[in-house]
Amino acid sequence: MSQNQFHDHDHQGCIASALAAAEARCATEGLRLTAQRKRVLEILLEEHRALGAYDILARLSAEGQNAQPPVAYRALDFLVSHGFAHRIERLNAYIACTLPNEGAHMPAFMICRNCDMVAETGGPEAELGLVSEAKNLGFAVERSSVELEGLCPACREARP
Amino acid sequence: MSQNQFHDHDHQGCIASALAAAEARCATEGLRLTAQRKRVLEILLEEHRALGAYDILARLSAEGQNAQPPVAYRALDFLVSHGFAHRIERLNAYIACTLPNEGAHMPAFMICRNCDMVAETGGPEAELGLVSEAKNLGFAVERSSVELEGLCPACREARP
DNA sequence: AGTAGATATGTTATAACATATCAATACTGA
DNA sequence: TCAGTATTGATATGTTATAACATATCTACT
Repeated sequence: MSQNQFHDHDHQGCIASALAAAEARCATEGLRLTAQRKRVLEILLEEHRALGAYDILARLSAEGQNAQPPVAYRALDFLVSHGFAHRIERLNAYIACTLPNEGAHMPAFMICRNCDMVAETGGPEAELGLVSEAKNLGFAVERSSVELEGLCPACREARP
Repeated sequence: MSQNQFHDHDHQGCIASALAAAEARCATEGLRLTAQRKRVLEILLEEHRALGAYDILARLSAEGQNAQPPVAYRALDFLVSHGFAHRIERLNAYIACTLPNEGAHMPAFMICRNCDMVAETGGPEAELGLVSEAKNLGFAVERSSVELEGLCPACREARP
């Protein structure tokens, strides 16, 4: 996976390869993908929707773990800070990165307001334009959040 | 005002003209810029930083009004939905629009992580690229949120 | 193996942000 | 003026996030 998440794809393979990529990168970079962190990443990978921290807590609790909020937030902090997941600001929620091999990048998200699906793009030239514009104003960009809200292809067809 | 908020400018005039623009547009469009809404807009205009809803409530309370959360959120909803203010998703906070004459637009924000200043740009060609890219994927963009976090010119100089 | 230091987890409490609901009042147009 | 709509007042509650502190686990070094 890596192209258009709006279309059908091999989701099991998508999960497996993302997990493998995370494990590989943690190994080479000396990061600790502990059981909790891995489990939270797996939960995120199960969907191409963003999950709230309390959604994740609910799943952990359903699995018998008496998980309190910091458990989810710590795992999410780890995943986000190392680029394995992203925070969707508009939804106060989190989603697995679909481009984990690229390390740090400037993602852009398309969020369907009807079905809550979230698709990630590499966020290419367009954002470079933004960054260079900021640079001209003397502003040093460190992180970016680009989120587009609208209707995904499937929902557009469903309600024309 | 309308260009570079990182630089000094006539802030009183900036407030006055933004207020006048809002009143004018409400008049022509039949919107009701009530006392509460106007007061909240004034509070937002006093700074080029984003204020949380509870910051606004605190100011209203300091003025003797027994303001409860819905008071702020209702006024903010009005201001945001008509383009007089924007929500900064990254901060869960709100800021007056500096380009109120343009009606609906696709703003981009630069947020200084050190001093919390927020500067708005028209969000130009760069974003058109993103939108057309989304369109190619069959995604219909309705709203956008583009936020860049980093260091503003003043803070860059202060800590080199 | 034994221990110190760093990293991660468990747990409780609370801060910060946001909305639902319903009653009361004010504005607008026929 | 009256009916209908929009706004405000007020209370309660829902949702997201972090502070604070104790404990456990891992890692590297002796």
